[in-house]
Amino acid sequence: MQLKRADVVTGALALLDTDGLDGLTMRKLGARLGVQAGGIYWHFKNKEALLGAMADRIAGQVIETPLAPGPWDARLAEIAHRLRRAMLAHRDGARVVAGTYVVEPNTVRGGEQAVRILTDAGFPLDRAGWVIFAALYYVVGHTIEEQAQLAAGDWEQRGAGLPDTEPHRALSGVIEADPEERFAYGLELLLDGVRVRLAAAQAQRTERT
Amino acid sequence: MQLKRADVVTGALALLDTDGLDGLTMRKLGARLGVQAGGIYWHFKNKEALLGAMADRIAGQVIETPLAPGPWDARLAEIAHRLRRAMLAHRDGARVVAGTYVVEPNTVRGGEQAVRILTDAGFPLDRAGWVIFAALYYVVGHTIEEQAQLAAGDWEQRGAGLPDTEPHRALSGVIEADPEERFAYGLELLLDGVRVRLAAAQAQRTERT
DNA sequence: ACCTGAACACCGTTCAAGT
DNA sequence: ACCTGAACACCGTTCAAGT
Repeated sequence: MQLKRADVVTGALALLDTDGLDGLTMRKLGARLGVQAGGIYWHFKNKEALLGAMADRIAGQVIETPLAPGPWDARLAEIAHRLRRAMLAHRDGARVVAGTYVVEPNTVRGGEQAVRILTDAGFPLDRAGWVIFAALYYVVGHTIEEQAQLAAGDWEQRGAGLPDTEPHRALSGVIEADPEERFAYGLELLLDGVRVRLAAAQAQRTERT
Repeated sequence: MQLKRADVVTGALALLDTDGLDGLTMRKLGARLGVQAGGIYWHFKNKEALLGAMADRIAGQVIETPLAPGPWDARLAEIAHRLRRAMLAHRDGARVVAGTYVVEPNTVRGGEQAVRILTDAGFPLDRAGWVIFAALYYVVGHTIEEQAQLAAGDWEQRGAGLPDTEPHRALSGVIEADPEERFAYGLELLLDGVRVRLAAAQAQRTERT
């Protein structure tokens, strides 16, 4: 049975789970797939293209099952939570997604769906994309750090001997918080911003009537 | 004249500017500094530690000059803008900062200052760290993409032949927008969220009186 | 069409030995 | 204390040649 593009992606994601992004090499992937490293280059132009396909497979989970109907903010939050979960499902998943410019089909579709949710709610089209990108940066950034599991001791043993002030404890306490709760909190911060602007846009529309 | 730790960082940042993060190798850095690649390891445990020092030098620019007095939101926005500018000042600067767990002295100090601005404004200490981290993810994520300069054509030539819908144009239009304006917009989204929570916290305080 | 074998041009890191 | 020289154990990618 010959190797297909999809098989390479599947094997690469399995290797990612066992060896992490830094351990994901073309040679090891070849060994797992039963081909030489060079053979992979028949299916993918280079490693970057493979990583792009991996990212799209991960992000594709977001639009796999249809979104439950409901208010726009709940639907957007659901997309964000799905993306986080999809990235958490693979070791270094967030780094893989972050490292690729998401022009793969699934990712584009997910972004379009998010834009539609905003515009359907009355949000101006020319700003919807900005909001979605801002949210994407937050979701990916948060999840990268979650997966980095920055060793709990790092903030304490930061050497420099800086005073153990209240602000410092507030910062170091962040990593001890429940990641899910913290994720939802930051997301709400962004959604609040959208709500403020949505209310302003609607007030303006009412004014004109 | 012998090499000092700071000289290595300076040379590494210069090499970063000319060759980018992927071109930053210990051998090339050694050549630029006039030493063998192995010699650098006397000053830094490994490449990661060097990148951490580079990140701290970049981020350190944020707290170099004191912040002008003013309302909390203007001060926080100023910090965010400074961090963006500091990262933009070096090729791949945002990727360098993103790739390191920021426990270096300058970065910690910057974070503490940001927390203090929030708590001075009446924001609860136990959530201030969450806000700062959320903002950090946004700032770094935005700037990484800015520096990636994702080739303007990417969204158009995305092959799959997806329909050229309105949502799709909203997404692809993002990269044509003025990055500075877009950056400020997303930041305001987050600050709106903080304002909403600040107002709620103050209302609760007034209630009790 | 799909892959092998082998090479090319690199990497980060270590470490005895030098000064 | 600070660095050299040389090696170790890898990389991604290319490409003639095989089937």
